[in-house]
Amino acid sequence: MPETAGGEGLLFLTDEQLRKGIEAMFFAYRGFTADPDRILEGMDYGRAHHRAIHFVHRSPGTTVSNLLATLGVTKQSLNRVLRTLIDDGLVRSEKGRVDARERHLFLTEKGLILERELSDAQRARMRAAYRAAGPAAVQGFRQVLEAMMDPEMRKQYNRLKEGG
Amino acid sequence: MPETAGGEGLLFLTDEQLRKGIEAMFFAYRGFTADPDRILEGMDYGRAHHRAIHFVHRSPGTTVSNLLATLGVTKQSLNRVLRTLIDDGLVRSEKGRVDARERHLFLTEKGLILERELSDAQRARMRAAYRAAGPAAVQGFRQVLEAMMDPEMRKQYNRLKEGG
DNA sequence: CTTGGAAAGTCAACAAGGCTGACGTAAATT
DNA sequence: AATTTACGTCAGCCTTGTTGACTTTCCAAG
Repeated sequence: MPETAGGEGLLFLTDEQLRKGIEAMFFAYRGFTADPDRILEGMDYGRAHHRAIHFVHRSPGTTVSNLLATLGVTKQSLNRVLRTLIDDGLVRSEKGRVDARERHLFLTEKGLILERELSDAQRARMRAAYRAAGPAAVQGFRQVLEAMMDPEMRKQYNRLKEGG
Repeated sequence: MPETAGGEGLLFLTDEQLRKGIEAMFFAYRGFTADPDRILEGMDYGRAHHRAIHFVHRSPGTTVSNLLATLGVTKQSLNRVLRTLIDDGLVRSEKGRVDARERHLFLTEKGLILERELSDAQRARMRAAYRAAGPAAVQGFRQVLEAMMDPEMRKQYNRLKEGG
């Protein structure tokens, strides 16, 4: 019974099983980013712009600091991306009213349109995968991914998960 | 019953559920690559070297063409990485005996040592995640990832999955 | 009110790792 | 003999990450 996942045998923890999981992550992540990448190519934007747009949409009014923590890049790196999005009128940056040092970020109408296009594409693939695998598999999928995150990232993730 | 995954309701296919899955992929992939990245930094190598090493180890004697297809990059990009690995004595390139145009790739002793270090780190995280989530979750995890791949990548994945 | 520190923005320089295009060589195939 | 395939390489470009240094703005504590 080589594939009977588990029980006392813990067969799902063999190096071979782990290797399969590693390779699955590698190949799946390619699929995960493929559709947005395709849409973005040709525009002046890339994956980094997609991520910024996603999380600004996800948490409208978030600050640069928050976004920095979520994305895990340097402010110089984020700024370059944010700069073009603001200049192109996809993101609006608003000086904070309670703390004027902070900038609160929002998607403009134009930004919302691109966000929708990108996330429609990405969700379509997720939806197909979820549907093919079924609800029980989806639950397992999310459990394993969550366990795989660094604690800091898990906090970010859970904050987003509840917050919205 | 908002979280009762499935049945006729297909609640697991709501945009909200899909968004959670998307963000889980994003944050989990960071964890997935974090440990090898940490090991590699300081050496002259990066994530691209890790991938090359992984798949050469996985399919000893594979050709450059095969590796190209698996990794999905251009030969110029792969060559830069492979060049340094060969020069540094981590990878051995052997002219094909049946078709002398092909180069067959192998890890050297030195290459195997680094591979082991990298994959130990990555497997440790996977193992912890698998253990935390349990065998049923792991099965679902793999099902969803597999469904998320492009068909071409799924072929690559399955070839590797069986082959070894 | 002054001062220290936080939030943000910016300039400059650099590196990794993708990409295209062009070209060369050896070997297999037709 | 001609063509195609597999590989290697040169040159140049782009995105997206990094450090380091510096400025402006502003809140809050002394």
